[in-house]
This record gives sequence, C-alpha cells and structure tokens, in this order.
Amino acid sequence: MFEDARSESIGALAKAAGVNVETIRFYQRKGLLVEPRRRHGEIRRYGATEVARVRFVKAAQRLGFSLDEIAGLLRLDDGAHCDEARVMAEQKLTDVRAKLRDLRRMEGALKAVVADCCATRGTVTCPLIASLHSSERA
Amino acid sequence: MFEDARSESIGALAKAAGVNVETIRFYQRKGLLVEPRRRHGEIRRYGATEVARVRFVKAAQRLGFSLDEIAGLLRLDDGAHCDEARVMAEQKLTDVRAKLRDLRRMEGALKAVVADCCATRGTVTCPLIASLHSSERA
DNA sequence: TTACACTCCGTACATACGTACGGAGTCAAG
DNA sequence: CTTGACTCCGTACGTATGTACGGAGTGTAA
Repeated sequence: MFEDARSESIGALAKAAGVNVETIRFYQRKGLLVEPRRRHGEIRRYGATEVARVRFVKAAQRLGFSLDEIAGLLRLDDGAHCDEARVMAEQKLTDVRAKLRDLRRMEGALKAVVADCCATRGTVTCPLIASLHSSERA
Repeated sequence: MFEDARSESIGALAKAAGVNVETIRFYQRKGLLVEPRRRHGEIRRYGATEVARVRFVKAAQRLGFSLDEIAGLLRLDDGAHCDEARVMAEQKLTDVRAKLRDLRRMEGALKAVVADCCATRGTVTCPLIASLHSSERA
C-alpha cells in the first residue's frame, strides 16, 4: 500500500482500492470522494486516505447501505456540526443494531441447515425464513 | 395477519408484506415466489407462507443480499439436494459472519461517535472508516 | 345485474449503481 | 521529442430492482 503523500494517480488508487477507475470518478460525482485540485493542469494525485474511503464505501455497501446513506455516514466525520453528527450516529446505530439482530438470526438458521439439513426434512417451515420472522420493519 | 388457507388476493398479500403489488409480480417473474395456479380462470390466492417469504426477501435485502443470492438462500430449503444445500449454507454462513464482523466494527465506531464526538475532534482518521480497515475482501 | 374495485398480463418507464467510449491533454521511458 | 500508456471529461450504455400503464377479465355488494 502507498502512504498518504497524495502522490498516486487515479489508476493506482483504483487498483489499491480494488475498484474500477470509472467507479472512482462516479463516487467523485456523487460527492463520496473529493476531487483533489489539479495543480498547473497536472493530473490529480491521491493517497492512503482515499484508498481507505473507497474501501469503506464498498464495505458499507456489502452491509446493505445505499450510497446516499454512506455519504451520510461519511459526513459524520467530515463536516457536520457536532450535535447533528451525534443524532445521525444514533440513528445509524439503531439501524446497524437491527441489521446485527437479523444477521445473527440468519447465522443461527444457516448453522442449523449445515448441522442437520439431512435430518430434518420434515420441517414444514423454512428455518431461514423463520429466522427473520419477527424482524418487523417498514 | 391471515392464516395459510391460501385464500387472499395478491393485493392483500402485498399489503400484509408491506410491498407494492407490482413487486409481488416482479418477484414471481424472478422465481422468488411461486405463482399459485388459478383454478377455473379465477384469480390467484395466497396465504401466510407467501407473506413470510416476501418479508424474508426484504429483510435479506437490507442485509446486503442481492435477489439472486436470496433466491439461493431460499433454494436451501425448497428443493436443492441435501449435500448441495449444506455446501451453499456453509458459503452463506461465511458471508454472513463476515458481514457480522464488519457490522460489529461499525457499531463500535458509531458508539464512539455518539459517546465523544465533541471530545475527540482532534482525531486525524475517521473512526468509522478505520472500523472497516481490516475487512479485506474482493 | 350493474357498478366499481381489483386482478391479470405485457410492456414501458424509473432509479441506483456503475461501465464503456472517444477525443483531447499529460506523463515518463527510450 | 516521440511514443505508448494513462488521465480527463462528457455522454452514452448496461444491469438490478422495481413502478406505472392500459385494456381485458374477475369479484362483489348495492
């Protein structure tokens, strides 16, 4: 990995973050990633901060957050006023905990499938579906 | 909620599951939901099983699974051969556990933001981003 | 038995998230 | 200082996930 001297090209950033160059540019348009100024008509340079940010976006996406939600998460640190950030963090925390509950249920159901899927073919209701039965959300 | 007498219309199903009627029909086209036979040209009838299934789909989506992946999860119970189902379940279990790790990290970071966002404005690196730093995945 | 809501079905449109293309500018090795 | 790879930028295209529409059929309560 390269250091945060902001000395790498967009191609190197994309490679380090494991995404397409076009994806970097798309995130810049969406405001998820700031476009560094180009000095004297030179190409833009990036550092480790940007790599981490792109990786965070991809990781958060895998957890079911939309790009807009991720932008909100990123603003928690970037520029939001302190109180506002705390309120948002509390909302996201509730959201994250709901996801954790559902995932734990799903983990349990999958463990059950792995452990005795051949044994309990008589079950009427899918344990996977049952695992999320009580997660009532809009 | 209604019982599984498979006696409700698609509109009632959609309402009970909290989605649009068109979404039900879309899921049927994708094979996530079986279209019950219409008897003597009558409209199709649904029961509690279908409600649970649609809810499962929406819950799994919130956890970052695509419709194709969810179809795979549903096949774990539906018709797949036992060994095949166990292999798939093991893969999904790995996936789910990775998500759990990331979510726990994110929960910790959000808790930190809530607890002392006003205190630690001196932090150089975003704790949220740092929370997912070591989740290296393709 | 008529009126009105609902279903059915195919198709078209919408939104989120990228991915590809093309022509002009920039970089760095030979 | 040329050459080939890369960047920049705008725009067009592609996939996943729905949503809306319109005309014909069905259900049901007055």
